[in-house]
Amino acid sequence: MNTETDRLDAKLVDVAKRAGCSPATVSRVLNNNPKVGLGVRERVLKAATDLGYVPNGSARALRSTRTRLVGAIIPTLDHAIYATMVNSLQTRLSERDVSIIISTSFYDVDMELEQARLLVERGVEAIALVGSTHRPETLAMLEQRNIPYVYTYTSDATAVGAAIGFDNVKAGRMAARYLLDLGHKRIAMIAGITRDNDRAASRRNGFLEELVKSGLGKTDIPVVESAYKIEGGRAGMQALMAAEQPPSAIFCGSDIIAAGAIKYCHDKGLSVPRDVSILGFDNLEIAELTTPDLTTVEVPAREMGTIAGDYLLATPAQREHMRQRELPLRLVVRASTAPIAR
Amino acid sequence: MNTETDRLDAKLVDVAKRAGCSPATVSRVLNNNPKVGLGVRERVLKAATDLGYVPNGSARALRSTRTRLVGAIIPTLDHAIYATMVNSLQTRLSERDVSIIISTSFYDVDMELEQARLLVERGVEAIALVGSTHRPETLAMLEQRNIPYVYTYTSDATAVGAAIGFDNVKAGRMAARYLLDLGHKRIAMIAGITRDNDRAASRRNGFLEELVKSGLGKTDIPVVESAYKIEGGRAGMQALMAAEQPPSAIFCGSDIIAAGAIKYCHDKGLSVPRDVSILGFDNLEIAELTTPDLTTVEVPAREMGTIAGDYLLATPAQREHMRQRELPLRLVVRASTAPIAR
DNA sequence: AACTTTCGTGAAATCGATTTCACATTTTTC
DNA sequence: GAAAAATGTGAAATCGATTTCACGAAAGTT
Repeated sequence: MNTETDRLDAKLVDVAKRAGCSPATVSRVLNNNPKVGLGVRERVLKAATDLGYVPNGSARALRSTRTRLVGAIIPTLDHAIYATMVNSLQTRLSERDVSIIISTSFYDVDMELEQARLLVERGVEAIALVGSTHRPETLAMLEQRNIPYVYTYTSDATAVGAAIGFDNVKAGRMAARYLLDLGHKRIAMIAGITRDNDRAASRRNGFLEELVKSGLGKTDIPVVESAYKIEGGRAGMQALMAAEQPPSAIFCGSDIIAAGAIKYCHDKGLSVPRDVSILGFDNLEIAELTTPDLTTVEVPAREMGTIAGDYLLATPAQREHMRQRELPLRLVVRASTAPIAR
Repeated sequence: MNTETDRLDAKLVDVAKRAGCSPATVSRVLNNNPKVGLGVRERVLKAATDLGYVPNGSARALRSTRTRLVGAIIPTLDHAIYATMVNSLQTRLSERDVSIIISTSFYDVDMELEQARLLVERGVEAIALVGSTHRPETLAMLEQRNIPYVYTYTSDATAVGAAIGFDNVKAGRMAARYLLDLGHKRIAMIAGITRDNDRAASRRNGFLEELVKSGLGKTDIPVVESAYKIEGGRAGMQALMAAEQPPSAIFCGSDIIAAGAIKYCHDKGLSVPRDVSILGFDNLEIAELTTPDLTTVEVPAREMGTIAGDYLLATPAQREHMRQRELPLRLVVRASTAPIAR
């Protein structure tokens, strides 16, 4: 009757019939089970392509409990630092025919929990998360179901989870150290929004810690927060420079923010780095687009994605050796920072 | 025996037992089937949360033939123009509890076909593609299985597919028109790599077409191609400016390329736009980071993602009215272009 | 008060694969 | 050349939900 929707989908039994064998054998061929006769194997393969057979992943997953699906929950794809990581993560996974479901939480741990639930329902075999701040329920759910997960952009692993990233406190300290070594005394920071964002918070904490250790009064260090947008950086800069004694060096929680800060300087006729040094974070491609080029701390986003992919693909036994990985951070000195002018 | 891996996963029958009803009823409750008594409904819900029950998506999908999964195949996530679109697409889909599997083809139609096959196997209910150049096998596979698909970044729909995007030829013409109107006569282009990329090719074609129509000799219009990287733009620019009579205006196939071109000018002491006008394409966030700010053609990436999401979520009947959508392009004039110096 | 409808529920079939187990054959071993 | 082991294949059970169908009870109709 339905001539249009004819031969819509051949199933495994149809392949079996056409090849003149049992479904079991077809299944074996499809799964590269070695103990199938050569002749049969070829007949099956031919029958399958003839029919344009595509296995039903749901059925397969149901019976075999292997979905070949992993999940990733990131704050947003609209920020290169995450998009780049996900890109290399996906690339690595696809080499092994594993697909990735991506969802975005917009830096909200409650939303993350919801997304995680959905991913579990979809049967993902492993999950990549960003940072180390999560709802206990989220982790409990994954642990109860034995779904391995990995934190990224941080090196703080939990008891059962893994972390592939870097030490954000150290990163903050590194930034502080560098500006101090340039002789700066009035140092400020435009951090990212620290609510629900342990990485932004840790960077700020490490930064402050190092400054305080060097004798600066904690209350003398202006810190403002800004969204990861150029406009946010500009606004943050404006707030900082409105002070009576404006800072001579500023650490920005991201290159995007730094770019906004530099833009503010242009507008106000401030010279970077003569009047004020600007230090970024991430080393995105845009760090070479500001004028002057941005000095920044490089985050190994690409590498992180690849290594996280390896972790997710690994067997439980292999994972044991991969539970924590601290990648090195590198300070990329360009032209937006300079020793303090006397 | 296994005390650790205890109570790993409650199934629907377990919920039924605990709630003292049949599996069928539990299923009904879970699917918001209205004809379930209030008392039972509550008991079921309670039993489900007590047990930490999470439905098995594979089983559900197998029986109901609804996976609530869609796929997207894009060239790369490592380019903001795609990441932004995917971000808004994902956001839209997640509002309806639909998950997205993302795969990247690196501008390669063969790889795309492979990825599409995998997506079909996973049971995606719809697919978003980029551009209108695809293997016939890819489309045939989707059509045979009645999987709706939508092209993005183009407005050329096929007979059965849909397209949500813009007219790339028109975009090229628009760019040409603008530079011509500024009085430029020696005009060049740094296009993206046009192999397997209909959008890059169409933009170039429209651009050339308009210039030729205005009397320029086609062979007098230098066109080079470059990857979507700053470095590529810089190299392309170098090639163009090495000519005896270097161009006075250059249309770049992307803001990234344009940024590289401007960088080259800085290095060589060329003034933009006095010595040479640079016109970009995309209007990424970086267009405001170049010095001078970049004049560019705005691509509505965010909107495209949202509308594509609507299309993928729509019912077959609704889709009929959404099969083609040409979004307007807008020229954003900033400071990198100027009338030709006499 | 008898007769339909509607409503809420459960039993059993089903979706499309994989996997276990059993059973011929064939090959190896002594 | 008989016994033991390996090999290739199929029948049937199974994964965990949804869906169809049937059925008793409650409500509505005349």
